[in-house]
Amino acid sequence: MSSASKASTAPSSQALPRSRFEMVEVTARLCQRLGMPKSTGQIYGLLFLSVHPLSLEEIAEALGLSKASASTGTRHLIGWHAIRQVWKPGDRKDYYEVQADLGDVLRANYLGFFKPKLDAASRKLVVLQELLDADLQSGAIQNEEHTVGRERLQSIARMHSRIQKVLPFAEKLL
Amino acid sequence: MSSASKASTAPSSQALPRSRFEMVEVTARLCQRLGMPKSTGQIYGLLFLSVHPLSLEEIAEALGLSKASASTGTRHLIGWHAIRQVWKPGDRKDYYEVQADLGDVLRANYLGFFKPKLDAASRKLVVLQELLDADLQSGAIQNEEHTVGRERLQSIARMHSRIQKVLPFAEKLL
DNA sequence: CAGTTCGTTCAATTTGCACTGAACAGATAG
DNA sequence: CTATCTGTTCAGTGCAAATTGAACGAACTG
Repeated sequence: MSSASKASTAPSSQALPRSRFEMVEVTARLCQRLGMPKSTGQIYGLLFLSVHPLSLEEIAEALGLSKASASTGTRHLIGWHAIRQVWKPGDRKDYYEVQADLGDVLRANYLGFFKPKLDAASRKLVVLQELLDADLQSGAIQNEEHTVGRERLQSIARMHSRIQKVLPFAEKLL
Repeated sequence: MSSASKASTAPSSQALPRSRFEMVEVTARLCQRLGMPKSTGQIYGLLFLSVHPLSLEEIAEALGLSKASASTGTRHLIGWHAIRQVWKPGDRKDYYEVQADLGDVLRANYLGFFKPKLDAASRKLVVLQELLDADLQSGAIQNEEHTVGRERLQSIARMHSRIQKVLPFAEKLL
């Protein structure tokens, strides 16, 4: 336990330096814009400018979050390979620090998240083509609708394959 | 008014073909994952497999939405250059159709949305560096924190410039 | 000039999701 | 074994964003 213990819901008992505070805000907004919880972004920003790994409770207190939020947030970030857990010998707490190499983060997310989505999209595209054919067979759509639909789905497919051609390049360069 | 008029909140008085219905679901989920309103995605999916441009009311009725939602949704999509308005001579209604070339859509959004964000991020990075220096001056942070912070911010800057090098390439290829 | 037919805007409601406090489970120490 | 310290899970709460109905304004029509 620390000596000072007055703040309850306040951001922290000891305010963050402005650079740290601003960083937390930036990453929070970024996360929010990406459709992710704001608190998760705050955690990343806090850890990003932290010299030492921080424990769950330190994170929660510094940001004025509950332990629960800190726990879910850190696990999200770990899932995206943005931070990682570290342990100190003789200490049962979990500590967290940012993954230093941003290139690794992007690569890992490409391989573990984006790439699978692309493949799934590819399969879905095939399914849609089949549904379109089936609708033609059953008379649910006319010939013209079938033709136009097929054409548009193929334009997605072309774009899709072009993206798959480009991404591995980008992956290497980052 | 059409002849049949039983459905009130039902998706539509006449069910969509399966291919169309599935397409609407796919784009709806995609939009939602990107943090955009689901209804906007539905509209895009509907228009994507539509042979003719559709009016606001047709969209609203086919998807079981209010005219209000259809109106805001279409204007969002227009803002992203995903669809466009067309008019039929002697008809006061607005009609909407998908922008055929997906490459154009991506390029337009890169130039009008993503690129400016990247530039803003670049400026923000400079501000953060300055704040970090100021915190060192004022004694808010130690020398070590300043060094580590500077290093990490620079790693973002490097990644940032690499991305800016790669993106124009990708832009051409799509 | 009324009377329609459009699209948009706005207040009010609903929906969905982040966040929380409390209960829980696992591990360690005494 | 009991007691304590850790992180996680879960039902409940609150808030922000989406959606809607109704009012509005603009553009035609007769």
